[in-house]
Amino acid sequence: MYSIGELSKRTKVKVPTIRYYEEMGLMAQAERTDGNQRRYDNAGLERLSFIRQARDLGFSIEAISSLIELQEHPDRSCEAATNIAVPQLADVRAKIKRLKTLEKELARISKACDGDGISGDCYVLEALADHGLCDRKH
Amino acid sequence: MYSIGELSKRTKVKVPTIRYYEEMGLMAQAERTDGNQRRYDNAGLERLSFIRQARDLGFSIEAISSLIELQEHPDRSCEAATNIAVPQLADVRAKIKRLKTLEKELARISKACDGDGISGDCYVLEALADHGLCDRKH
DNA sequence: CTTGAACCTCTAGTCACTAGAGGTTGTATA
DNA sequence: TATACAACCTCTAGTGACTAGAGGTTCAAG
Repeated sequence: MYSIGELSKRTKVKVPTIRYYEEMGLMAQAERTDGNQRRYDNAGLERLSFIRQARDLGFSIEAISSLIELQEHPDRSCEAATNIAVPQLADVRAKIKRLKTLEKELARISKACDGDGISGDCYVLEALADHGLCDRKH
Repeated sequence: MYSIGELSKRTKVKVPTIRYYEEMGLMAQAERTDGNQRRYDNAGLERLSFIRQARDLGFSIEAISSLIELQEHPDRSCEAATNIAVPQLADVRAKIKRLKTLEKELARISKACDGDGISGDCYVLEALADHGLCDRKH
């Protein structure tokens, strides 16, 4: 049996976050000692690891809740899990695309101003202030 | 002079968000009509556009506040603006890197489960549950 | 037995918004 | 001039995923 702190160390999920996940229903209510401290078995450790993995992959608490329900009902279609994972993949791809655009623009404005000037002539500030200027330079 | 709604339409920033930016100090307190409605001049429109651009580039409210202060003090070094933009660029690059890793992993688990099975044999769920399995397959 | 780390619940805060209640204003139209 | 309705106002509280801290209790090592 693990205390919440031990669970935290093993999964790298913070103690308050574990409590939060319990409140959100992702973790089952833990058994308690006579002193009201949570104690987790291996199933609890596995559940938290699952949650951690999914969070790291960007799944929302809600999506993880759905995945967990599927896990608890092995008779349900795997399609349901894929229906959660595939939009998540699309979301990640959209974010990458957007961030690449941002990167390009930030790189442009960062490079163009080498820090020599005064802010009155600052290209960073000008680029933010004048989107028309930005467009022309693309 | 623009009403807040007109400003919103021109900048695509929502009305409550404009009020929020005023509360956060990014927008100057607007002039008011006798009926207490905000009215903005072209300087207000330009300021909001600046804020919108910077937000779109991922700058935090705090960073934008600093950029605005630089803008209002043209005697200050352009270096200060670059010192805000360059870490932002680094942050975006780090995010891209992380998202690409996530994309790869999500693509792998999404593809491997074609939705034919039942969730008891679901690769999506297995991959989330067993990080060791994940490692072995890389 | 003592001590201090780790535990508990509860409240509220973070960030960047967003929603809605209840009331007022501005403007177009009849 | 009166009416109607969209747009405005402030205020409170909520969203999502945490995070922080107060005040108190428990656990385990020495």
